[in-house]
Amino acid sequence: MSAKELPSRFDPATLEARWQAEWESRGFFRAPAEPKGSVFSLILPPPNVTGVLTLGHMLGDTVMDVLARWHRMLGRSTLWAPAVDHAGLSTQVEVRRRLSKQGVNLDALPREEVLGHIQRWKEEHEARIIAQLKAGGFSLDWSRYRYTFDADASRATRKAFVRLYEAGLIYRGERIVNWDPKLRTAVSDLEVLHREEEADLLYVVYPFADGSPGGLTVATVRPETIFGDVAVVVHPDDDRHRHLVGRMLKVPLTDRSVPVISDAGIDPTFGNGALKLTPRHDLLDFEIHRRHADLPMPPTILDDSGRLTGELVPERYRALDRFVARKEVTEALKAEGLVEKSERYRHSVARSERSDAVVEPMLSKQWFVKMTDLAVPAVKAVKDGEIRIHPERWNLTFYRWMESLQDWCISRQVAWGHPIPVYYCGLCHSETASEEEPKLCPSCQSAGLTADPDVLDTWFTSWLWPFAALGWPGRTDDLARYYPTSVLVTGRDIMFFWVARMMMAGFYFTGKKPFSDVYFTGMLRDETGRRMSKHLGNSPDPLVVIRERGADALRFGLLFPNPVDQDGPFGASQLDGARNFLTKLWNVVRFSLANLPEGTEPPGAAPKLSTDSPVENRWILSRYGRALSDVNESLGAFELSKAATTLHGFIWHDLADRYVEVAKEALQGKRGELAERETRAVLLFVLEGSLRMLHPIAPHVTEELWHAMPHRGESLSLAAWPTLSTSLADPESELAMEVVFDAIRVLRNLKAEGKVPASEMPEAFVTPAGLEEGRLIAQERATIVRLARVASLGDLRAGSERPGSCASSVTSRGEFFVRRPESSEGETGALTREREKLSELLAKTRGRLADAGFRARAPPEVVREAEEKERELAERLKRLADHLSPAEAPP
RNA sequence: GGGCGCGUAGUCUAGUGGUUAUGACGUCACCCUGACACGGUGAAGACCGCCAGUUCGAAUCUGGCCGCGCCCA
Repeated sequence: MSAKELPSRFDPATLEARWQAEWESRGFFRAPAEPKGSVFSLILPPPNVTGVLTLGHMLGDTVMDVLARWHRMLGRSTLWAPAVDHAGLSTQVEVRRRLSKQGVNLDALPREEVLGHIQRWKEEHEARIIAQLKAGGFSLDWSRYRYTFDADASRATRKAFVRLYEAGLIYRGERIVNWDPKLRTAVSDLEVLHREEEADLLYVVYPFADGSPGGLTVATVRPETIFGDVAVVVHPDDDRHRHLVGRMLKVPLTDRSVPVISDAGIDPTFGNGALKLTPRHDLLDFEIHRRHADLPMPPTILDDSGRLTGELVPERYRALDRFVARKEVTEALKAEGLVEKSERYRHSVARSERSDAVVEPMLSKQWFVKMTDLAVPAVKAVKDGEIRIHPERWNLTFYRWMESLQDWCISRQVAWGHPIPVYYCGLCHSETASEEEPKLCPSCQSAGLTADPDVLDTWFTSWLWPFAALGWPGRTDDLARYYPTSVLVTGRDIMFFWVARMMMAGFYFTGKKPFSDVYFTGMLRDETGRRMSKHLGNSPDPLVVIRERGADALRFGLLFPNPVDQDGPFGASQLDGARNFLTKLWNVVRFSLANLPEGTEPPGAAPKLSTDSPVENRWILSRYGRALSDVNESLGAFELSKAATTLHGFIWHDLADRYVEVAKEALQGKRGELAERETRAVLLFVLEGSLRMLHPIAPHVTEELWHAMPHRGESLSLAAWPTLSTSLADPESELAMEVVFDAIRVLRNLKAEGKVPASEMPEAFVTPAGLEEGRLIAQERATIVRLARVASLGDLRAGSERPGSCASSVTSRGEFFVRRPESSEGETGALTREREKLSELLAKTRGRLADAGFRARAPPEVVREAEEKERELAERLKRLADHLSPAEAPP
């Protein structure tokens, strides 16, 4: 494509689709089976097929893609493996919701039919997710696409279970679990959210069983659980109640009596210090119960839907929902005069993340993973820096959680999930864990085996993913070559759910860490500052955003304002900013191409410049080198937002606003043939390098532009990352250009202040502040005159008569004058304001210098700087005074 | 209740001991200047949350307070 074919704006939709198709069909992102040199690998955290991708996912995916593309350009064999997650429980919840809208009750369907519905749901969402990932332009290796419910994943899951089972790290036990009565399954501690809620705290009197007057008052928010009581507990040090230990109390509304016992595990400040002990329906109660072997374990009083049940529950309350029962029990207690008082009480209520139902702690037989031992190598790896968490401060949270690990409840009573590979013999009652379903009982050779009815928590597959995705437990080439992976990028909300567990699984099953770096992205906030969430419905569909604004704009817009460790804003303003920036880049290339003759060679190494090459050439190379070095540093430190900011600033302000404007003269051949040739070479080199640097963030538009330019190679995505050369740095030219730009800015300012119409080109004059300024201004006079849009820039010797009818300014570079129309004469106020500012500064500086402590203790160079500043300010103020005095009249 | 973090122009943000406090969005003024009006130029706009302390010197370090957020119980 030649320059003439580039329109002034670009249409991301067609351009992006074209390059995505090209990249995929050429297989550019397929990781080599035989990597050469160093390797960079990462897995895509498998998105749940429960839903589709949100903008939050797109942020993480963008981060991963930037890293993957960067490392690929650095020449590393790069593997980025995609997958989707079957998300058993949450997907089943969604399918149940959809079916119930159609009047179908999922729980009434046979398992086969349930799985059919879930399968259809999965396929719809999977297709959408894949379309989203492809539309984002992410450089995933689709040849390695996986599903956490495919045959290999299933094999890995069973293998992991059996190994842990055989090592005694998985056990089946009766424990208090978080029971979701709505979904009728156990859920893990992490799937429970705590929220402050109001409740009635009832002070219930338990009368003495022997009929003597009085009793012991017990405070509870769950009065319906009194039927499960086996004791009332007081603190051994509690003088109020100690004498009651051993006495029997009557459980209200029943004929049963329970003893008063003492245990130090209760909080004596709660209520009046007496706790009803309901060991089957409360974790703390269960633990206290374990310390008192003489107490019986009563039968349950709640069924799996949270209704009262069992022989301990009086007939009239049976089959009542727990909340209905709570009301009725409360009423009955009041009627019997057993409620001493009732107070409103704020306390933390546990709700199931998936169903929002109040979680019922229940004693239940479930499968658990012993976590404590597994955690040891993971904690060590982070402590030793073998695994690095970014931002680092999350280490603390990680340690704290790892130190207080509970065993992980992994069995779920739902239809969808990997079945627990355990089989029970009906004859000898033995239990067998096996990767393959055994035909006969290994113990008694009978055929009466039944499989465990439960399935596994989805995370039990997910925690294997860094190696399961690469073929484990098979000894695959991918596993040998790309594992351990390099980095894991995810949200910190799943640090415990997933990240910590992956570390444990990695060390346990492979003996190696699963990744070297963990990077937590921030969350996105909408334009009103709220966090984006499905619940609020304030997260736009990424596909819509991409269709309207383009993937590049989305990617850049996500990164640009998102600091490493904070939640970032995202909305139309960010997207506009990104689009505007990319259009800017587009137009710089368009302009450059118009100035390159046909047949221009692609750039190679940084151009060698002749000694009298225009100073802006050395300047932009120096700025370019600095930008490259900054970007390298930022990307290496996972500071992607900083890299985006650097590129934005460099391309827009240095390259487009300054360099291109200054270089136009040379490009048009007005500064000689050599200058023209060198300037073209520099422009092309810097521009092409900038495209390379920006490519990981905005791959499509940079690829398009790169192909429009003289280039060598098939694709920018395969091009080498620019190399940094110290020879690019040129502080002298940077200083020189500062003087030039300062002069331009001051003259433009004077034009505007002096009400000179923009279209007019007034005369201007300068008295440089020193020899160096004088030399540079003289050397670059043509550039200054052109860009300041003045007719000429005359020299005025210091102290000579000043031109009349001028707006003027005194800066550290010199005194500047711009002729202005008679009508706009008079002090504009700018000079006065300047004088005030300078006086203030001067006073401050003098104050510092007058301080003996400052002179004595500050480093000498700081003192010298202050003295220098004082001199300069005083000099400027003196000159300013001249400009302000009515000395305008010619002598 | 415990822990972690954050308070910088109207908004978002850079800045870890000496800067005339960075940039973006928005605002105002002028401009369709030959790449770009998704643009250019200029301007206005910040007692760096509050109070102490350390220091010759604090947006930056320490402590307390206030406000906000997140995680855990």
